[in-house]
This record gives sequence, C-alpha cells and structure tokens, in this order.
Amino acid sequence: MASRSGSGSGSGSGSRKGEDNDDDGTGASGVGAALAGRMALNTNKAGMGKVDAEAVNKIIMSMSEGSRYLEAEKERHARTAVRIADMKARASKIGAVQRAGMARKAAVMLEALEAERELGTTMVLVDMDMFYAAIEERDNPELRGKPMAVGGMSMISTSNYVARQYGVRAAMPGYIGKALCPELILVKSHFDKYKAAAATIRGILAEYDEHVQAVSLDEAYVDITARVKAVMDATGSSHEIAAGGVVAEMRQRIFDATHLTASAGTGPNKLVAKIAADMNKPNGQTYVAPDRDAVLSFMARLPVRKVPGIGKVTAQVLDALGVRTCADVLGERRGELLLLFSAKSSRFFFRAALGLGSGSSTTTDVVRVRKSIGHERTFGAVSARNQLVAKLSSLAGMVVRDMQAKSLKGATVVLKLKTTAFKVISRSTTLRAPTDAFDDVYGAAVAMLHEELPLTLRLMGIRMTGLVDARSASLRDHLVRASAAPLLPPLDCPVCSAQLRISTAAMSAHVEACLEGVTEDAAAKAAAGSAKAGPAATLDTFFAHAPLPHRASRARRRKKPRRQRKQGASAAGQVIVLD
Amino acid sequence: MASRSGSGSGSGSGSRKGEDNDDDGTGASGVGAALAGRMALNTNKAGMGKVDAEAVNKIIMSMSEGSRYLEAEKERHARTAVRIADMKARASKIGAVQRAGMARKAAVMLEALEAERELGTTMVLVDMDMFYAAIEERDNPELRGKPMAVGGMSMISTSNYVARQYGVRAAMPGYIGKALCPELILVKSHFDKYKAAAATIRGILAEYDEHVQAVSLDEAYVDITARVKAVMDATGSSHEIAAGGVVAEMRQRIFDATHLTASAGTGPNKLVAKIAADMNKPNGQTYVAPDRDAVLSFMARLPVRKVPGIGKVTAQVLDALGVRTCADVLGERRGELLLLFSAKSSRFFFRAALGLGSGSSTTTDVVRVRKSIGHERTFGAVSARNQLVAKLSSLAGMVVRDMQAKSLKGATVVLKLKTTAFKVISRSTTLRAPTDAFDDVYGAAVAMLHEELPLTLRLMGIRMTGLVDARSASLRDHLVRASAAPLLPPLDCPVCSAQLRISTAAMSAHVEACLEGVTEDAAAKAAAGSAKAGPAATLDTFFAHAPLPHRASRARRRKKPRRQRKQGASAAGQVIVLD
DNA sequence: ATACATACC
DNA sequence: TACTGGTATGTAT
DNA sequence: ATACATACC
DNA sequence: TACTGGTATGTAT
Repeated sequence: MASRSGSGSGSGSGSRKGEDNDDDGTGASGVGAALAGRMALNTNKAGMGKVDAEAVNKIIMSMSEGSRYLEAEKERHARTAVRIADMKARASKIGAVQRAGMARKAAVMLEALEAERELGTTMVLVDMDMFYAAIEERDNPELRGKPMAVGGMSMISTSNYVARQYGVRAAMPGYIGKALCPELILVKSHFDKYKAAAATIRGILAEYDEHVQAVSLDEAYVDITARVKAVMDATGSSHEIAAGGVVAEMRQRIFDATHLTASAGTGPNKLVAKIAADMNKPNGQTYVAPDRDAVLSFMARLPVRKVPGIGKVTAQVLDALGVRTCADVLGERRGELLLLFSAKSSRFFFRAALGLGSGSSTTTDVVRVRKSIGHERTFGAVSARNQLVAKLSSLAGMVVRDMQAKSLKGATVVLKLKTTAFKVISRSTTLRAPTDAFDDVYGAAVAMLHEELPLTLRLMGIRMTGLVDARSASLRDHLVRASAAPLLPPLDCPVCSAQLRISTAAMSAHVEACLEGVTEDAAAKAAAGSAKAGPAATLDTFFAHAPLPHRASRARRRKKPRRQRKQGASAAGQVIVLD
Repeated sequence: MASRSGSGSGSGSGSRKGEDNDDDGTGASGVGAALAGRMALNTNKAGMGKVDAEAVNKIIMSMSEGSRYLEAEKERHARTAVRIADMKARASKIGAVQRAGMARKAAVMLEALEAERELGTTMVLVDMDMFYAAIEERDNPELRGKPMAVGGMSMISTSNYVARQYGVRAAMPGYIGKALCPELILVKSHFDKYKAAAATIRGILAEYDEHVQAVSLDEAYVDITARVKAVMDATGSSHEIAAGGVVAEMRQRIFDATHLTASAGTGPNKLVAKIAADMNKPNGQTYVAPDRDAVLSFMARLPVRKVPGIGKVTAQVLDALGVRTCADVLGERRGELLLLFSAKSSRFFFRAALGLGSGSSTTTDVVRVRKSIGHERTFGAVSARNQLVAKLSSLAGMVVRDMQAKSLKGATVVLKLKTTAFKVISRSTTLRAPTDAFDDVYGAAVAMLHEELPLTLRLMGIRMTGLVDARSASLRDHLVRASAAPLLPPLDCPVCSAQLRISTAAMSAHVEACLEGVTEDAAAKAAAGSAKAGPAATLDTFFAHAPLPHRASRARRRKKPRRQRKQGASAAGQVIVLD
C-alpha cells in the first residue's frame, strides 16, 4: 500500500519544491472537517509557524466550493474512508490469540531487521531552501520581504517564507494563493537559471562524493563517509564534530558560489539523513549519530507521515489503527500491521521505524535505470476528436524525441486521460517489439483514445514503458519476430547472417548462442553511439548520474489477436522466458 | 518453476497409480535419444529391475512414430531445450565475484531454514502396492503371475509387477503396453471396489490418527507421533523400534482386512515419509530417524527427481546445471540456483534438500479447501459446432451438479480445449458474481468456445475457480451487485423467452445456443441429472477429509465492458479491497 | 499484461 | 479563469 | 485477470 | 483404432 520511491525519483519542469507540500488534517473533526483537512495545509511545516490554519482552510474550501476538483477530491476521500472502515472492521475481528501470535512474529521480524543495521556510512541530504523562489529573490532584490511564489495562477511551484505565513505553498493553485494573500507576487519560472545553479551545486558536492545522487534540482544525497574519516584522522575530533564541519563547509561553499542557502541532514543512511534535513529549516543542519540508540530515539517520536514513502493516505490509514509515530509502529500494534498490510508494506514500516534505510548495503552500488519516458499536458476542456488527436500527435512527438535522444525504445504505450471531472483513466498497449517510431507510438495512442471517446478531457499524456537500449533492441527484436512466426520459412540469423531452415525453436537457440559471441561488439557500438548522442536536450534532473548503457530488459511479444491464434499457428519456437 | 503440490492433491477416476509413472532419461545421448528419454520409462523404479530399457524405448518410439502425440511431445521437448540453453547461457555469464556472493547468501538462507527444522513429529506415508491391479488379482486369482494392467487400450491406470518387467506401466496407452507385451491382460477398472477397499483402509488408519490425510485412494499420511510415544513409554523401546512396530502393525491390519499389501515410509515430516515409502516397495517399510544427521544423510544421495514437486522438466533443467542429487543442491551450485530460479523455487529446492517438509508447523492444522471443480472429456476428432456445443452442455451440467452437491459457487469459468494436434488452449471468464447456475456456466463456456472456433478438438473441459460457499455467496453476491453493478437489466432471450439476469456475453451465447436448439434440452437434462444424482454421485477421492464449511474467498467483480465505463458512470461506491 | 492508486519533488 | 508534470512503485485483477 | 506449463496420483 | 481425468500451483503477461 505505501509506495516506496527509491533514492532518485524526481522532478521535471514545474515541479513543486518539497519543503512545504503537506496536506494532513488539522485538529478539526467531522466529515467536512476531515475533507478540509485532506486538502488543507499542515501548520507544522517550515515557515508556517504563525499561520491561522482554520482561517486558511476556510478560504481554501470556499475557493473550491462546487468545483469539479473538489468533487473529485470528495470521491477519493470517500474511498479512503471505506478502506479505513474496512480495515478497522478487520482489525476488530482479530482475536487475542492471533494478536499475540502476530505480535510475537513481528518481534522476530524486527530482530532480523535489526541484524541488518549498518552504521558505517555517513550520508548527507542537502536540500536547497525554497530553491526556485530563492533564486528569483536573489536575482531581484525587490522581491525580498514580500510574499512571493514561483508559478502562475494555475499552479505554484515554490513560495518564499513570507508567503508561507499566509498559507501559500507549493502545489497550490496561484488563484488560491492570491485569495489567501492578495499582495502575493507570482513570478514566472526560469528553469535555465535553476538548472545552472543546480549544476554549480552538484559540482561542489561532487568534490565530497563523486557519486553524489541528485534527487531533483534542489536535493542531493552525498556520501561523506571517507571525507569525515579523513578529517577525524587528521584532527582527532569526534565523528559529530567532523561531520558537522564537513556539512557546514559544503553549505558555506554552496552559498559562496550561488548566494543560496541550503539545509542538510546527516545520518547513517538516506532515510535518516532525509528526515534530519527537514528538522532545521531553513539554512540549518541536523546530525544523527551513527549509533543504534541515537537513531532509534531520533525515529521514535517521529510522526509516520514524515517517513518518505508514507503519504497522506497511508498516514490516515495508520492513524485509524492508532499508529501515529514510529514508536507506535514498533509497539503494541505491530502485530496488527503485519496482519492488516501486505508483507512488503509492513516490512517497509518496520524498517523505517527502526531507521534502517532502503536496504541495499552500500549507496554507491545502486545504478538507477530509467523505466519510463512520457509527457502529459493539461488544457481547457476539449471534446472534439480532431483536437484531441492533434494534441496526442504533439505528445507522441515529444515522447519519441526523448526516446531517440536517449537511444531507448519502449515496448508499451500508456495513454493517460483526465476528464473534466478529474477522473483519471489509463490505457496501455504492449507492442510486438520495442519501438521509438512516431507512427507506432502515435498509432497505438490514437487507437486507445478512440476506444474511449466520447469524453471531455482536460489532460492527456503518453508514456512509454518497457524501455530497452535501442541498439540491443534491434537484435532482440529480430529474435522475437522470428520466433513468434507461425510457420517456418528459411530464417536468417540476424547475428551471423546464416540462412537456416530449421525450427524456430532451434533458430532462437542458435541466435541466442550467436548473441553471446557478439555481446562485446554490441556493447562497443552502444558506447560509441552514446558518446556522440551527447547531453540530452530534455530537462534531465532525474537519473542524472545513471550510467548511459541501458540494461536491456526482457523482450516482449505482443499477444496475437485471438483470431490469429488458431490451430495451425502452433506455439512452436516461442522464446521461453525463464523465471 | 517447480510446481509444489501440497499434502493432499489427488486422483479422480482413471487416475494412474504412483509407483511407476516415471519418464526420465535413460543413459543414451543425442537429440533423438533425449526425446526418447523424455517419453520413455525409468528402469530405476519398483518392479523394473530386469527391463531392457533400450528395447522398450525402441518399441515405444516405433509405436508413436509420426503420431500427433509424438509431434506435440517434440514441441514441448524443444521448448525445454531452449529453456535449458538460455539458463546455461545465463549461468555462464555469472562472474566469480557474483557466484561467491550468491553462494554466501545461499549459505545464510540455508542456516535460516535449518533453524526451522522440527523433529517432534512422526509421520507415515502408507502407499498401497499397485492398488487397482492388486485388487483385481485378489478377486481373480487367475490373473496372478500373468502380465496384467488395469485400464484399456487407450490408457493404463496401474500394472502388476509381472507387466512391469515388460516395461508396461501407469500412464501408458494400452496399445503400447500390448506392443511391449502381447500377452498383457487388460482389465477394466472397478472403482466401487477400489473405493470400498480405500474406505476400509482409512478406517484402520484413522485408529492411529483421526486426522489421517488421504492423498488418493491408495495413499495416505498418518501422524503416529502420539501412538509411538505411548508405545515407547509402555515398553521402553527406542523410537525406531516403536515406530517400526506401529507401522508393521498397521500394514498387517490392512492386509488382514483387505488382503492387499502396502508399503510405508516413516520420517519426521511428510516429505521424508513420502520419499522413504518409495525405497522399499512392494510390501516393505523404511524408517528415517527424527534426527538431523539421519535426515540429511538420507536426503544427500537422493536424486532431485525423487522430490515430490520436482518433475521431469525441472529435473532436466537442474541436471543441465549439474544438479542431480539433493547434496548437489546444497553444494557448489547453490549460488547459481539462487540466481537462476525464482525465490520460491530456490527456497523450495533448499527446503527439500534439507529434508524439511512443507513448512506449516503441525500437520493437523492444515485445512484443505477445494479451489476448483471441473470436468473434462477426451473424444474423437470433432469440428462441428453443434456437436462441440452439445458436449460442452454436458460438461457444464456435470460441473454445475458437482457445485450444487457441495454447496459451492464459482466466480470464474475456465474452458479447456485440446486440439487434435494435442495443443492445449485455455480461456477463462470471470463472472459478475459467483454462480452455480447452468445458464451462467454454459453461457460463458459457449461464448468462449465460439471465439475460438473453428478448431478440430479431441478434448474439452470446464472448470470453475474462485469457489465460495453458496450460502454466504448469496449474501456477498447481493453486496457486490449493489456496489459494483450500476445497471444490470434483466434480458429476455428472443428465442426461448426466458428472462435472465446474466451478462450480455452470457446472453448472446445463450441466444446462439437457443438458436441451435441445445439449451432447453441440455438444461432439462442437467436439471434431471442433478435431481437424481445424490451427493455421492461423483468420485470423491480428493479432500475426503476437508470439513464442509467453505471459506468464502474474496468476491470478484466482472470487469465492465469498456463501452459502459464512461465518464458518467463514476466509480463511486466500489468496494475497496484492502491489501 | 492492464488499470489504478499512492508517493515524491 | 483558474488544481502541474515526470517518474517509480505497489496492488489487484 | 488471463494463459499456460508443470506436477501429482 | 489407440496417449486420461481432477486438482493445485507457479510464472509470465
């Protein structure tokens, strides 16, 4: 249930900045209040100290009154309510014996997890303060001290701390911001400047850790283990002093280079570092010692909502079970968690509550591989087929351009639609072979769109998944086509060029074998290709440090339409995929 | 990849008996020989000591020459070959570092598994010797000493030990048996007698363990833990002596009551007991002490093929990796297994190689719940729609009758087809709600069949899955319809005028069938059949000891056809299912 | 494979 | 007037 | 959810 | 002449 995003999921243009995007309940009660809470802001956040939450929520609700957006929100809220009710019902049915048994089982699991604890790493999360807004203020001093946000009337990316006093924050529509604070200045975004600053910052961070992991333009993880050790060895100072000094130095250097402030968190893994960074904002730093007790007491009082991966829905569900803090996760209710959530979710909760981080032993070994590429656009209500098709063509063009720029092909075309009632629909088609051709992508998308129309839409998107390296794909492609062919004509081996009249099964075995002998060759070609491809034209905050050669994923075959899957067309020669 | 059937999967009418149904390779080499090996018999089995494997295989192959069956076998063999080649290729790519790392990981896993070992139970598998054949010999002494098998020209269920000398064994077509041994006597089966004997035997076994678990008519697990302990306490004898005495007594009592001999295996769990029972056949017993070393040395030299759940395909794949015995599983290759197989499969291999049994702590706590009910029939080549539809109606009648007799309803109708080329096709439809109504089952099946025709078939089957208790289902049904089915109008069949509240797909199938004049007929037949067919009308060897109250599984909703899933029809009120 | 929900910035 | 865009992942079917 | 392969008796 | 029938489970898509 909880979604766990790994180290580097990220942000494209228009992304909102993280320091104030919250949404939890206020202290109010009742259904209406609960919904208000769902939409409203959290006063616990940086820069929100003096906000009158009730007044702000009242304005937000009045602005949304009767809107399609609010109606859709209510729908979602109703579903969460049903889900919570169901879970509570299940919880109430748990007998004392079962409860005790599960609590014991949870204790055993927790012990096993504890054994995985590693404290040898010193990780820092550096998080730029109100990044976009800070850059705009820096470059236009007139803005300082005034309520300001980067974005437009439809959506705000980041707000400065003055604006936050009024309840104006990221992911809020500009017109609501204006309602909250009529003097609010909305500044258009300047991504080139943000990217330039981000590059400067990364350059500095890379001096501390060549594998610095950028999460977004304004956030990055830096492994300072070696650096801290060197300082300790040289100065004889404690770990805390050494780490504190290194982080302070990093922040100072960033400021000197960019005139932007950063906050930072230091801990034995990314999870702790990330949470710590949130505790002393803006322009501050927090340290958690690489010590079991220090980590546990740091986590204990933490609301689960602060754990990255536990969002508003999961936090609400947990709250309904009486679980609010990480200590609660490890306490009396631990057995229920095991019983009521999936194995993955409960394990994730337990790991987080123990402050254990994401699992993989070292941080530098995780090679991020892009898994999808897509674009989506919001527009005014459109029903006309020809208009929608035109927009789709434009989206397909963007996606194809990005795939080609990255030498990737995609196997599955995902069409995303959002109706004017804010209902989101997704449809997907898996192609016979991965493609980067406009006609394939556009054709599949249009076909799916036509299946759904008539609709009145406010958004469409196209995304490609099942990405493979374009060059290795063409080889594999051949293989797949050959092996899926119904009858058996003479076949050419795409690798050694031999023409063989053998069964398709034998042929695919042959090609596999040939492929083994050619791998280095292909890899070399791939390397050459990527060298000249150069830095991508697209905004590329994600995976900024993922090595180029793309791990080819399993080739996929398109399910043949049933009509064709007749007796004659035996399944001979299919490529059997191993588990 | 390996399929793990639990404690009690079983046998229906025409089931072959287990003691000689093997199929592994002989010592021959080369592609042809490998295929021969795939089809041929294993001379390692009970009663096959003097068989000239090569001669037998030659005859078998010559009988099958050019048959559709053999062609289909070759196809399957080719796929396994590709799969093995692919796995070997993957294995060859494993670097030394990765190999060492995985071997270490495997060692850790093995240690964890070892911690789960339980030795407190004494389990026996009682396996009747050549059960059906023994009963026929018993009741017709003329057959003794002559080569004989129960079955017909198309299929043999069991053969006696004389016939096995000729290579005649279970799961072999009778005409091949005749070719191997022209004097072979084929005796028709008499299931009433077999069932009567089985009931007598179970009655005896139940005196030792009231929860005796019947696997099939001729096999059962008996937990004699308490009995053995009582004997030890009373006589002061060792565990081995006490257990040996109890098992010998059981076998003697079975013989006294039925004049049939049994073999038995004794061990600390079902896995060990089952394998042990195979080691001293016929009319013998084998004991494995409840001691870690005893179990490990018992398993060590065992070919993996002897592990229940590792069949001929998995054994071949393992063999290609150099894994033949359970010791091999735990040896140098253990890292590769972890890398090359799914987590479930490798864990299963490891557990088995350690002699650990199926996992659940005690044996008596596992309540077997039937998960599907179905029927299938082989017939001569048929292409005609009306004939196929008529057969389907008959199958639907059988399935519906069985569901009603057991007070079950099924959510999903699975149609199974086998072409005259032995290609197996399955199609399934999940209904709006679980049903036990003929029209629903038949309608869905016919609709799917029509989607596939034209085909020339040799078999059809219908199976229902997603079973729920019929009474609780009707409640749930209401719930599901109320929340998930926005509009489900009653439809009138324009042919028979019946007003049916079924899906449109089912309806159109119904109409088609009506047009062909099948439905009323079939429905009438089915009704008549179910009326006079008592609860015991079906052969019921499976789950003989499963308590009646059926655990209701999650209700399912049928995917609405896309046309209906439009903007207006919001998803409000759906039942949200928790994880 | 497909559809959708959740989460992050 | 007016509630983003890009990506990953979990879960159910 | 759907399709198919493997396995057992 | 001629290669079953009933059930469970794993895996991929």
